[in-house]
Amino acid sequence: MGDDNWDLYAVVRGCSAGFTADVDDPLFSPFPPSLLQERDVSGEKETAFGFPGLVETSSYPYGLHELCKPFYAMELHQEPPLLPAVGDPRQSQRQSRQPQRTVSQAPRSTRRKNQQKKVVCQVAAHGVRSDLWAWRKYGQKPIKGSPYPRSYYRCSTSKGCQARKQVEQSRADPGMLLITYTAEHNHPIPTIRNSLAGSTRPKLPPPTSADGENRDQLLPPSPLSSPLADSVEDELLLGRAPRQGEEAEEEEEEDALFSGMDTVAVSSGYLGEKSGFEDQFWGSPWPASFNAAAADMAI
DNA sequence: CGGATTTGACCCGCGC
DNA sequence: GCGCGGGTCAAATCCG
Repeated sequence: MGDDNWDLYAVVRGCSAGFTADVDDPLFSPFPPSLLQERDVSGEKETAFGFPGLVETSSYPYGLHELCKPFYAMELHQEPPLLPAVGDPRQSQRQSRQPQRTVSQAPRSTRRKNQQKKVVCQVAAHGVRSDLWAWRKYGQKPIKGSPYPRSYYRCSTSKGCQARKQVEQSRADPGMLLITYTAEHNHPIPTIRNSLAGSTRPKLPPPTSADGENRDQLLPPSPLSSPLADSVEDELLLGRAPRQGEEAEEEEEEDALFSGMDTVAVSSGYLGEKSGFEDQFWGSPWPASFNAAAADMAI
């Protein structure tokens, strides 16, 4: 088995706090277990399937195995990908959308919105790090009742991939991020090098007034020199979250802690303790520098 | 120039 | 049936 479950690992491992027994695969443990927290978004429970941090919000009465299925890498053998069903129901519809935005012809989803498989992770904002997938942001929306916007990302590793994830800051605990994975990747997890290829381009903060200043303070140059790192985090923790001072402290601290962490991270399975990773996670893939380093180690 | 992000508009699901 | 809110699209813009 092993490498067939790339996706699963990418997601499940990443989401499984305290699920450290199997951290032998550093590269596929996106989040430091210690930083993950459990939460059942749908049912107010604390843990699901003994899989802290991993929650399923859909009405899937199955076990963990079933829950994780959608994130198996295409399951490469027998199981035909449940793409159409699990993927975004509107995908096909959207694809059929003409410039005029013609409505109606697209086949409706066979699965209702609330029945889509979802895996929700709650992770510490400063502890998040990217998985190996390359995510591309395609939208952002303010969420009613929450001061923080929700960002939408889709997998850009493979063109036809329907995997998506939503990232938002927990309103209950701004220090936590709620990450929701939807649908599965229809391709094997990219190699580090590949993921690098699909990496998200870093975006420097717009030279706009106060924001610019804050960014400078909050986001000192990362040891990983992950451009991405600074952008996505900004976006969520800074731009929309009213906790700049706080963040600034954490950032600095982490930054200091992170000297040389790129290496430690990889070998420890944490892939770094630097805030930069959380940025990655917000929608970007690995920081280029990290990818390179990791690639060297992994290959 | 290619690819990523931003952002306003559009569309749909769902509750009332 | 209607309206709200969430999810996605796609043009514009940015950046290496």
